[in-house]
Amino acid sequence: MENDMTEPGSRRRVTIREVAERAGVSMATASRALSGNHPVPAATRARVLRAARDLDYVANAHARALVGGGRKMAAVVVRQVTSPFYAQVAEGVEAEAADRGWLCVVGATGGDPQREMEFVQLMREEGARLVILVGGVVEDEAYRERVAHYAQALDSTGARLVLCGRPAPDPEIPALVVEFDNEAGARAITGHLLSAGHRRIVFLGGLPGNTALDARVAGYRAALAEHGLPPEAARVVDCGLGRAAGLRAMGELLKETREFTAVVAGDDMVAAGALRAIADAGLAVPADLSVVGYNDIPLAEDFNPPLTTVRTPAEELGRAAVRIALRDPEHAAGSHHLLGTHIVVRRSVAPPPTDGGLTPV
Amino acid sequence: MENDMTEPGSRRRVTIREVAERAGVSMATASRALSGNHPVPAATRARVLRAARDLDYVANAHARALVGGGRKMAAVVVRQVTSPFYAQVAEGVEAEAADRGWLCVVGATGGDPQREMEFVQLMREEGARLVILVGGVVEDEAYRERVAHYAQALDSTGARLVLCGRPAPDPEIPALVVEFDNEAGARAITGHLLSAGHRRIVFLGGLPGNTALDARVAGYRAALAEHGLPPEAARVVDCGLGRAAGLRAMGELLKETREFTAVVAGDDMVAAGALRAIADAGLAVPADLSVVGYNDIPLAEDFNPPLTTVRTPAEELGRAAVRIALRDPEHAAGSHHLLGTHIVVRRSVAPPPTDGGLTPV
DNA sequence: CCCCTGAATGAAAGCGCTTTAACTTCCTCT
DNA sequence: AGAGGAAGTTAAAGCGCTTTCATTCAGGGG
Repeated sequence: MENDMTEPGSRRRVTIREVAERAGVSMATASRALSGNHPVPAATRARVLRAARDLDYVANAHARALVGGGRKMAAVVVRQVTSPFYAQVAEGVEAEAADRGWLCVVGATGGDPQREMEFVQLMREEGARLVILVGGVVEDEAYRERVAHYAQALDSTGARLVLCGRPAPDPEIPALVVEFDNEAGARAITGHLLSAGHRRIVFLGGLPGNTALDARVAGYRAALAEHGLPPEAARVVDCGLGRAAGLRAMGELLKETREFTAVVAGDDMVAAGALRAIADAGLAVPADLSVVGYNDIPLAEDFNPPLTTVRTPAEELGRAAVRIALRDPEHAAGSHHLLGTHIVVRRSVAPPPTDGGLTPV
Repeated sequence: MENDMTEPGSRRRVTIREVAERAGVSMATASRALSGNHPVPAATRARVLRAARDLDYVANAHARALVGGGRKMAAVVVRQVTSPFYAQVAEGVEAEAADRGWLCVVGATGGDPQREMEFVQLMREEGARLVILVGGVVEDEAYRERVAHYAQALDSTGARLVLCGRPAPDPEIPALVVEFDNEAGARAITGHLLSAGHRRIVFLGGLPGNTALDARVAGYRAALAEHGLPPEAARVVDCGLGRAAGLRAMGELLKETREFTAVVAGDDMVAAGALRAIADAGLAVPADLSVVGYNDIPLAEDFNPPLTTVRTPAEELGRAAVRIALRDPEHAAGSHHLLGTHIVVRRSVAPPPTDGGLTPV
């Protein structure tokens, strides 16, 4: 089971003892010169460094962490790294961690809570000091229990827990949450559509229980209300996220009714699916139908047409997560940070066809 | 400098000694029961496991690695994780590593050799047993030296080096290379265009010195030759990779000449840029111009029109890299593996407009 | 001239774990 | 019945490093 590797790791490594001997000092002095934890006269240090270089000495991070009581390591956990949005968040975390000399490991769960738990456990063993869980979830009982467990478990090993784009089930829990202001973003982009003259707007991609999406739906409804529309004017299709979902739901919706002139998608990927479904139905965007997305993934401007969407600076989210976690240790428990977003106008929105004479406000 | 973290890691962790005491056995027995490295009677094991659970024991991975002489850890190094192709490769590595119970860390270099070196060094300290460098490069002297250095350095710490999509400068070097057969792929997709009747095909996105791109250019030329066209029929624009490069180069090319009916792009991102430049010039794809890409990134089917391209199973590349490295330790040095690709036909290719009467073969 | 202070250094303890070598038992075989 | 194992268990060694504590040596003030 283990023998699929003919131990190449068995080569003996140079230890600090050998460096010390070659430099003619004790291990203690060598250690101090190498790690810089304690001042050492320049001449001595030079001698040690020289010896280390000559011998190609490589410090053993494990020994260091063992005696030093841990190490600077952060972990990001996402559903999948191939999702453009998650990849950007992970990159932000990695970058911010690297800036501080921290090591960063990323874990992909594929959306499986089981793997998520295993990974958290692994990070406990590895001595991670920061675990960042990224991505929206539906907040059910199982989720609450899971997070409560993580928080307790990580706290007991002295690690900090950050929830990115997902809720803390209980303000008492020692976790930090950092996320975008989904409601404000959805309100703004829906307002953009309303300002262009649209009145019958559907929200495609709800996912009841998913706090991020629920917040976007709330923002969408709020915008409608702000423009004096009755609550019945809202129409939300709970098809969930992903290109496939958008493609199917949009296809079905178009078969059922044409009583709408614009759609706000739950995110850019469902917008991608919707765009295709609309094209397949022989309709044009934005001439016949306007559509907007959410997240502004890198390829959104290559959609057909280029997508008007809400820019959520994903990399900044990742950076903020580690920055805040490391800076505000006091506020970590129950602290909640909201990041702002803004609209990126491209070419997927036009005034509605029926009142084409209207000038956009 | 270090004080931006009020040591939450200082909480004392339960050690195996306490577990042993509670279970009424020695540390040795507890260790064996916990790690499974040595058979232990079921009753004893149960007692130990019970004690461990009661105490919420978390093994210290560092101590384990220290005494156990290393640990199962792989590292992938890419330019950036936000590139869809690299993300997929990384995901493949992560998945294959996870399947074997290995930990996987990913590093992003941003294309900076300096950071690449630092990361390799870090991995040596961390005791990684497998380092996978991903992504094409221009093979200059600096590159050769760098790789030779990595190979030697990693070998000295007993780690294996895998080059994914980039060349080993010297067959003697202890590195394994795993990559796609770029020449065959480019030959096939160019052949597809030729079969559709195209004769004046430009290659957009060459990058002299970059071995992957050079191979694609070679495949493109080979396909032309196979179809009886003279060498002068080849036209390659060395604009490099990326959407921006494709956008600019295509724009300029169109201003200069229209003496071509199809373009094969260096990769899908170049194709994305080209598509936009063509649309901006008021031309239609594929009616006026056919274009094909390379890699089949997840969003290629959402381009306008959906892109005909070469599918390079990126995740499989990542998986293969770790599988081969771990399976064929003998052949590791100087071993070279080529992975196959295939064409994905979508809607960006049609017969050339001038000989529209031709039926595609 | 001696004692005190501080800088430079070293010996040794020990981080938490695995593993070797030794030691009991308790059978089984002759 | 006694030798020879096998099986279960443990004490102790040590992985490579940092750090505490002790020691040495210079220099400066009383």
